[in-house]
Amino acid sequence: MTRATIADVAKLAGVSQATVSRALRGVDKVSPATRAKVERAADRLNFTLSKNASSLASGKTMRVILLCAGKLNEWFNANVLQGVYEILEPEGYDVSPSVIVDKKEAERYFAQLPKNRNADAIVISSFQLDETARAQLRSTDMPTVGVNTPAASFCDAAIGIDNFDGMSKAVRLLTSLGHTRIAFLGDYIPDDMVYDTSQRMEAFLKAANDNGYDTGNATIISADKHGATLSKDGLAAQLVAKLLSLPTMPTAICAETDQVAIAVAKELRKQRLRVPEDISVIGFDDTDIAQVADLTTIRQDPLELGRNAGRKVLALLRGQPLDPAYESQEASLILRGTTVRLSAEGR
Amino acid sequence: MTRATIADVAKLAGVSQATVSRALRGVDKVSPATRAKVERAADRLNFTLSKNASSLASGKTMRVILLCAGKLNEWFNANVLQGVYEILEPEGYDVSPSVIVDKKEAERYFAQLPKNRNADAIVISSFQLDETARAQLRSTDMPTVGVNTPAASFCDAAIGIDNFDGMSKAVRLLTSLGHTRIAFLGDYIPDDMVYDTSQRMEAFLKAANDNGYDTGNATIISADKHGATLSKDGLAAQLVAKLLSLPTMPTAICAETDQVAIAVAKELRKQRLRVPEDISVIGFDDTDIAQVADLTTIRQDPLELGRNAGRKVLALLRGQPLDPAYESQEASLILRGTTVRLSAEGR
DNA sequence: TTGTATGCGTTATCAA
DNA sequence: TTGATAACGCATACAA
Repeated sequence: MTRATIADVAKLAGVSQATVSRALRGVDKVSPATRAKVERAADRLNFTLSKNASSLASGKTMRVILLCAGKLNEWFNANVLQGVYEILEPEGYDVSPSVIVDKKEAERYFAQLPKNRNADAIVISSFQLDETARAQLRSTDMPTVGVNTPAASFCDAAIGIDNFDGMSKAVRLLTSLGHTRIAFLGDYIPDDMVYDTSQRMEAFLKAANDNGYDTGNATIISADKHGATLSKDGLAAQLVAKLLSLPTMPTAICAETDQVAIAVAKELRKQRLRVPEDISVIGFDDTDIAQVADLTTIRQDPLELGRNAGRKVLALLRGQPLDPAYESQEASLILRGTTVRLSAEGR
Repeated sequence: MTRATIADVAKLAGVSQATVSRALRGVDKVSPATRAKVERAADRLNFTLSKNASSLASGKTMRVILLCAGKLNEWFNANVLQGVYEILEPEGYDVSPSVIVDKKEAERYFAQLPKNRNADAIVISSFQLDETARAQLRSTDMPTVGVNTPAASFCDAAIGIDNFDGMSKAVRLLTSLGHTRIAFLGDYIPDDMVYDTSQRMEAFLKAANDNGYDTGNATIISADKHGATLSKDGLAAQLVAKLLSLPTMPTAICAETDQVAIAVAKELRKQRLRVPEDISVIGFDDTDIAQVADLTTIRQDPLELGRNAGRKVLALLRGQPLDPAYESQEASLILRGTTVRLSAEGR
């Protein structure tokens, strides 16, 4: 049984192909009677419009690309994907994920992007793009929306988490709890990754500065390059070593991610430091593991980020005004068991 | 600058469209010289073949659908997706995820599936399909591969985790550790979900039976229906209540998922039972949280499941023999801190 | 409101 | 090895 085409439906319904097309898409002026007739015919023939043929004829692909910096099984990406999907799927769009992990892949991808007109829009998640890539992206006529894309001015719209707000809340919490010596522990990201990795550190620095800390009592600790192949445990060991060899130990730390925070807390306890009595720890993200580890953390909501991106894509595609083209999601502090008021002895 | 078409390339290269098509796809007989010429022209015009037009003309969509029972941000689905993507993307296929959460959605989806010929193959993840859906699926000419699909005979190929093997290992571990009274704690899945939820329980029962347990010392505990709206914590409280009100308390439990295991362990500790000294706990899945919670668990590897599904799709699409059409992934036991040898006092 | 005719950018068949 | 040319299945001016 070969697939029915629009011509078969037209014949069966006794109308023209054009009318079938109009009726089935629910657009244009079609009388209710003929529409019903057409629908019945289509139903009997088990017919739906071919997306490919429609695309070719109309120029609309009904497909949007989600370009992720990193794999689809990572917490952030999976959530953004689900969010984008939730909004776009009901409107008839396919979302087609693409992953790019290192710079070579990115280069190849963007080099051939302008040629490809196989999607109506593209959302870019967590990418750091160089000038070349931006130009190539712009040379495409595709609407572009960025998710957690620093310096997102090359996008038609963008939405991200407010790292500055988040870090600011974390630092103020620690200050309120009486801490006066704090540190930031950075994650290790290999050089050829396409992530942007610097913003949370900068945000910490700014927040510390805004709250009266200086370089003497607000320290940045990051992993060495040769930590590249390290597991998170190895990374944590390295970070804790640096922490413990500081002239004066901080009484509280902010980690770049929950993963780092948890690994560090584990290592600290291994070194017989009590968390949070001896040292408070704050994570970032609020992934599943943060709850299990009872980790105080800063929440970002990538699912909602994705939904918002989806809405912006839709608005762009329809020429509707986008409320704000650029917006950032407020971070919220989730208080759990790894932070505590500085005890008298700790000062 | 409007997009270049194959005709432009042909003109620039001084050959026919047909030759351009052949040259660019790397098929058929094309002399190296003309191929080079064509490629240069395509490059200069920034041209790539339109996927849509190719699809329409060739009948191949170069697209495969991944149908998930549940959202894309769930651990299992996100990993399967990544796995499928890893295999299919390098071969030029798009993978287009679809999520179906409840039975109504499933019904709608499968009802219109036969009409749609918008993908070359479909992989079905964690679905339980009724006869109608199976028939509709079969009436499509699309190759179908199942992932964790019980009774997968309606698929052309299938790959899943071996729940029986996993539960068997768990039960034997507990037996080796001296436990003689064990229980299985079921997760709560609403009725209208499309998951299959019974297999792990059955697997536990069979494993218990195989190892000499009977209904007196191997107990099944599952949540009541009105637990539907419960959080995992609420579910755990309910399960633990049932556990503690048993005539004789088991000294070890297997949970259907890590999530349940962790919530239950937490509730048990809240009730001042020591885990594992008073009661051993084993999870299932080995997700991130299992490691953080130091949970002994049975690992399944959905990423590898996805890759394998991708390979089977490829084989099916190419008419190659599939090693085994149906296979199941061995489960492995991950020993962590929630299981321990039964102490003398515990017996 | 409906029908006719043309084009969308390829692939594939058949000749040359 | 290459070139005409007819599909592929639909959308959309334009006409009726």
